[in-house]
This record gives sequence, C-alpha cells and structure tokens, in this order.
Amino acid sequence: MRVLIVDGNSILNRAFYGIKVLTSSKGFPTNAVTGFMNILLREAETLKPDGLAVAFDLPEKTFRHLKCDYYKANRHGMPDELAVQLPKVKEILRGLGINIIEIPGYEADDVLGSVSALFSGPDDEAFILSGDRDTFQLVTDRTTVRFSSMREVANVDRDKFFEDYGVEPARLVDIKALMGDSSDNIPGVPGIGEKTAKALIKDYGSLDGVYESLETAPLTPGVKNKLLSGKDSAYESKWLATIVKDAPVPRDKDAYRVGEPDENAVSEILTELECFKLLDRLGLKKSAGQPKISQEKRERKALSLHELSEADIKKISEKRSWFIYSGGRLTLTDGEAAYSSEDGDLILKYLTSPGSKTAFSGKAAYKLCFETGDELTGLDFICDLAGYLLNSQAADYTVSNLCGVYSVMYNENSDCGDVEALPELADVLKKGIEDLKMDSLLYDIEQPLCEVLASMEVLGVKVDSDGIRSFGEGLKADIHELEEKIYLQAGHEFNISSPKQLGEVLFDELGLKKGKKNHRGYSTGAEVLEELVPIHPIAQDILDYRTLTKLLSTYVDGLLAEVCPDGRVRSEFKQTETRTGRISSSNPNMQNIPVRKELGRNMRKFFVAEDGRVLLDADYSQIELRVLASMSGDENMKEAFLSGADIHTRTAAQVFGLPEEFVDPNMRRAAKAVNFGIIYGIGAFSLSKDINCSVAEADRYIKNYLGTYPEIDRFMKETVENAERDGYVTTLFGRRRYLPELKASNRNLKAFGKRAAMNAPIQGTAADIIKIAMIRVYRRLREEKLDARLILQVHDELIVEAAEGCREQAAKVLSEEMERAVSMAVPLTAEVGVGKSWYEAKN
DNA sequence: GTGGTCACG
DNA sequence: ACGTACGTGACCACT
Repeated sequence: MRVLIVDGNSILNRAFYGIKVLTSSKGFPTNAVTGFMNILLREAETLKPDGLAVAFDLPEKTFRHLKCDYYKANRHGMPDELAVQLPKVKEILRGLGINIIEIPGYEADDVLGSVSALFSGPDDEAFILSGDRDTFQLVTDRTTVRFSSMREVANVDRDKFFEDYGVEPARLVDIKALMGDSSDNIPGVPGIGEKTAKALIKDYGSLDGVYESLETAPLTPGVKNKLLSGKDSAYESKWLATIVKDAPVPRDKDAYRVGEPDENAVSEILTELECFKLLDRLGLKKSAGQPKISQEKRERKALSLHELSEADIKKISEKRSWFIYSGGRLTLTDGEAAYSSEDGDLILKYLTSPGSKTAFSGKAAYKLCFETGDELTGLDFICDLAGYLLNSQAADYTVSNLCGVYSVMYNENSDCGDVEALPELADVLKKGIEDLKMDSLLYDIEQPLCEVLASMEVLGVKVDSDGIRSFGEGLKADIHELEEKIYLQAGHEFNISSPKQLGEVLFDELGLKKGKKNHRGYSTGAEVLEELVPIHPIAQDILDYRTLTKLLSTYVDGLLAEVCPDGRVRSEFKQTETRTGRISSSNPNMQNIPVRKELGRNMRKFFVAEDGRVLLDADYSQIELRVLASMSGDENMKEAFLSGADIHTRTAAQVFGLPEEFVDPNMRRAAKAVNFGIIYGIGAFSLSKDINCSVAEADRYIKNYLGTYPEIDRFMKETVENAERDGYVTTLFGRRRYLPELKASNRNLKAFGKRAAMNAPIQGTAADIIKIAMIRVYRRLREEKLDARLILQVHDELIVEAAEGCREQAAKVLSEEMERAVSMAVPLTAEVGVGKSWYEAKN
C-alpha cells in the first residue's frame, strides 16, 4: 500500500513564508491555508497514494520532557497570522476525510518516522512530504522524502541522498551529531562544521566509527582535540537528532485511507475564507452564505428565464430592474422573472427605457449606447464599482466572488446566471457603501466616471501607422548593428535577451565584476550594467540594445497589433484594478508611452489628431505634493505653493539653508528626489541610491526635510498610527485602502505596509481629483456643444481631441475644470499644450 | 505561470 | 542580519 505522510507544521510554514499577503476581504490571513492545500493537493494528484495522513506537533507543554530543555527553546512561536490559520487547515482536512495525527509527547517528525516504519513491508511504499531536511534520515528503499522548497517539490530517495551526502540516509544523524543544528538547538561538537562532519562520517562510516579509530586516524591535532572534548555532546546530539520510529500511531493500515468527505463543511470554511480557487479545485460549490443562521430564509426561488420581447420591455420599463450586459448579451431581471437577449435593437430599447436600473459593470452598456448615439438612462447603481470601493484589494470583481464575500446566495447552476443574485447583492453593497460613508464617492465620482471611460474607449486615439512602421525599420537596422557589435565583443552569438545567457557571457566569459542579487545567477539589470560601462564597452551596447528592443517589441510592434481598421487604438481603461483608486490602461497601455528620453519620446509623434483637429494636453503641476501640502496643512509647504515658487528649488534652499539663487542643479535634484521619496514613504537607503550619495548623507537630508516641514512629519506619523489602529487609510474623499500588511510579523512586509499607508492617501486623493476633473471636462464639453472630446488620461494628465475651430474654448474648459475640480489649501494648476501630435501637444 | 526587465505617473 | 520608495502593464525567457 502506498501512503503519503505530510509534515503538517513544516509544510504550513513553507506555505506561510512562501506566499506574500493573501487575506479575505475582512483581513483574515489565508496565505498558509491556500499554499498548504495547493501543495497537498498537487502531491496527492502526482503520487495517487492509497493512504494519506497529516502529522502535526501538539503545543509545547506536551513535548517529551527529556527533550524539553533543548527542544526548540530558541524557536519563537508562530506569528499570529499563521497561528490563526492552523485550526482552519485542520478543519478543512477533517472535512475532506484526511487523517490528522497528533500524539501527545511526540513531535510531527516522530509520527513521520513511525508511520513510514509501519509502511515498510514488501508491498508498501511511503512518501514523506516535508520542508525539513531532518526527515532525510528516514529515507530507505521503501521511503522517499518529497522535499518542498520555495517553488518546487524535489524527490529525495536513497540514490539522490547518497549523491548529495555521500553516505547512507541513516547516517545523517551521525553528521548532525558532529556539526549540530542551531535551528533545532542541537549543539554538536564545537568547532566542527558541515564540511568536516561530512568528511569524517564518509571516511569512518558512523559516529562510532569516528571515535573507534580516533587514536589511529590521520587527523589534525585541532580536530582530534575538538572531537575528544566534545564526545559527550556528540552522542547527546545524535540522540536529539534521531527521529523516533515507535510512536503509538494507528497500526491498522486501512485507517490511513481517506474517509468520506463532508463537502458542506469544507465549502463553508473556504467560502468564509474566500478561497474560491481552492473551492473550484476541489470541485465544490460556494456555500450559500451563513447557512447556519437560516437556510430557508435565505432560499431564493430560481427565476425562470425568457427570451426578451418588446412586450417585456414595456412591462418592466417603468419599474426597477437589474441587468448585466457583456459580450453582446443582455440578461436582466425585474425580481420576478429573468430575460435575456442578443438582439441589439431590443437591448438598446431596454437601456434607453426610463426605469431605474442597477448594473453589474456598466461600461459595456454605455459603450453600446455611444456606438449608436443613444443615451443610457436610469442607471443608478453599478455593483462592481461599489464592490471595488468597499475593498480595493480583491483580485477581481465578479458577481460570484462578491456574493461569496457578502454572503449572498449564489446559484452556480442557475440558467439565469449572475443576474439572479443581483437584486440582493446590490442591496448588500448599497448598505455597505452607506455604512462606510462612500455614497458621494460612488454616486458622484465612480459611477459618472464609468460613462466617461466608456466614451474614451469608444473614441480611441488616431495613430500614424506608417510613421510607426518606418520608425520600427530604423530601430531594426540599429538593433542589427548592435547585435553584430555585441557578438564580436563576446566572441560568439547568443541570445542577448536571455538574462541567463547574458550573465554567462558577462560574468563567466568576460570575467566582469558580478554585481549582486537574484537567487539564480547574477542580475543583468540596468543598474548593474551602468556600473560596467567604464570597464567594458559591451555594457553600453547592451544597454542600448535593451532600449531599442524595448521600443521595437513593446511600442512599435505591440502598438501596431492594437490598431483598429479605422486607424485608431482603443485602450481599455479599468476602473476596479488599482489599490489606490487610479485607473489602469491596457491593450494597449496608453499610460506608459515613452517620454523621458528623446528617442522614445518620438513615439508620441505617431499619436495624432484627426484632420482638421488638434490634440490638447493638460497636466497638473505637482499634484501629489500639493495634495500633501493641503492634507498635512504644513504652513511652510503651503506657502511655497501659494507664492508660486519652484517647489524643488524652494525645498533645496530651505533644506540646505541657502537663498534660492544659490541652489545649484545638483541641490535641486537632491531636493526633488526627497520630495518624491516623501510621497513614497521614504527610506535613507533608497534615497542614497537614487541621488548617489552615502546613506548617512541621505539620512541627513531626510531629517532636515522633516525639520523644514514639521507638519508633514506629523501627518505621516499620524497616518501610519491611524492605519495601524483602523486597518485602513482614506483619501480626502473617503476612498479606503485596507492594509492587512501592518498586522504582519514579517518586518519587511510591515515596513511595506507603512510605506503604502503613507502613499495611498496622497496618490489616492490625486486620483480622486483627476477623476472629478474628467467628469467635469466631459460634461462641460457637451454642455457647451464643443466639437471636442476627452480621449486619454495619464494619471495627472488629460488629452482632448478638438476641432481646430474650438481649440481655444476647449483648452479653456480643460484648464478651468482641472483647476477647479476641488478646492484645497493650495491652488491646483494645469498647463495646456496644443499640437497635431501628442509629442507637440505635451510642451 | 513566474521572474526579470523596463516603460510610465 | 536583512532588505530597501508608491502605483501600474507588456514582453521575453524559462520552467
């Protein structure tokens, strides 16, 4: 019989530390549960065992008293976020009918040893799944360890072990007896390390063998002395390192077979934890939401589905209705029956009918109406946007996920699909929005913005495809030349785009100084290459090659692939994507078109206005710093903006204690870097790298800065304190970002949480502001009947395509609405440029 | 599917 | 002793 025995604590640890942050919408950590179950299921699928058991340690007090003095005395207990997941994992295992073995007085290791010993008969085969190398001592002809590291599971059988260690697996404890193991508090022989220990056991067969031949062995006097004086410790260590094989585990082999699962119990836990992918993987359905409270009360009768007719529309057009429009199909319900249609005319009749409507994802419906010149009416609630405001951390916003999160009954197998759950889901979301005081954010910003984004997506941007193609030809020629040069210097051809091959050429063949980092091989990032430029000319050529191939593949080829038959590209603007409230752009991404360097900036010459039209480009000046000045109320920084000073020069003057006339470009650059750093939640180390100074110097700049702007210092501290207390931060308009990372015990994760806490209110408020500006620009251009339309947004920048005849008026609308979008303690300013191309329009 | 790299605000 | 600024998306190589 084939059995898989899992080292529960060890795998749980691997899972916990292997996956970053993962929490349910309520902030309950789920990374260990998810990781653990994924590893377990994958192994079970691979090995297809007849029996399966998971071993856990019991809490400390029950450990064998004899080992108590040593046992993991310096091993800190689990972090809280892991500890709360342990019972959940056990519940899931029990629900799945998988055996859990915990034996008072024995560690999980001992259970592994004892169960594998039980399954050592001629027809048996045991697999031990663990992330702990100590278990290798259990490897035999019949027992294999499945060693789980960060990203993979390695098979460690007898041959493999012998290959790596040069001795039999059972001799691992002899090695440990000599070298010790600090993580398990096994002392070993002081002064003997891994190398010596392995060599000794290999040469003399065992610990006994070493000591038996100690007198005659050709050892250095130092080693011999250490062995002699450490003999007691060595034998003590061997005993400590040896895993017990006679713990009282169940003797009946059939008891290890997987029992009947309790699917309801499992699906209830996984639903509560919002582990929907896991639920899918187990072939289970979501739990109907708080079924314990009252199954019947939550039961909703299935709606019957009809093909939508004009008569139906007439009937429901005056009432409230709920709809989903996606992929050309409309599904709707009036709460009594459900209707569906793919007939465009009929769909438009519904969308333009007067009744009050709730949608899930309104953008597609708006787009359909724009394409036909119709007007979508009565849409007053958009569910996915509400879900996003309630928690911007989710991976995606689907009806089924939101129903899971907010305990709304969701029938996966219903013919009426998602729409059936919509009335109840909308009610729950609406209530949530009210409770969190985000009504205005939803009704005055996100929902109106949805229409604006739909309009932008329908309009698109005209591109000069021929221009892009010929730019691409030029790039190709230059790339080819660089390739030749690089191959010549390397002495052979290779794939320059492969970090692995490039690393070999640079660091092994050319022997260049290896920079640092990354677990497999050395980094070939720009930062490293730049340091090599003065040392070897190949470095600059590779940097240039990267620049050119990036332009060619991402921007030339990538963009050409997205051009519609009418010569325009239509990016998708996603409204529920970022954690801070920004919108994102994709297919193509219009928010990362090159601008910083002249070569790349040329790409912008190919984004053009239609004949007879121009592009107007307006960007906010220093919007994030102005937001910071206003939110913190710092008098000094407010004054800088009120007086119209150049903020970076002013900052430099104050930080360095000089009149502004004496600020040189270097000082301004440093001040600018600090200003940015403050917004990101600064650290001296990163600042020092950014402006190329010592960490101590960078630290001084930061201290001086915070002394110059004391209210900013206070604001940042308070923001972090609030975040730690409340679990979230907010923007000026009440948008929230939850920060479960702040509860982590992992230092780096927590530090990240703090930086994100400092950044989110600033980045998020700026995002709120430009959203308001977009809505106002959009509306006023229509009200004034100007032949001009908003077509792009790039975080602090708006682009309008306007008829030549109204460019002045449109420019006025643009700058006025952007500057008046909100009123803060400092003014907002927006600068407008005009041109036939984006290149010209942006200054 | 993930990580490295690099484009933007 | 460690890792190192916030927020994105696209492309490539590699597993």
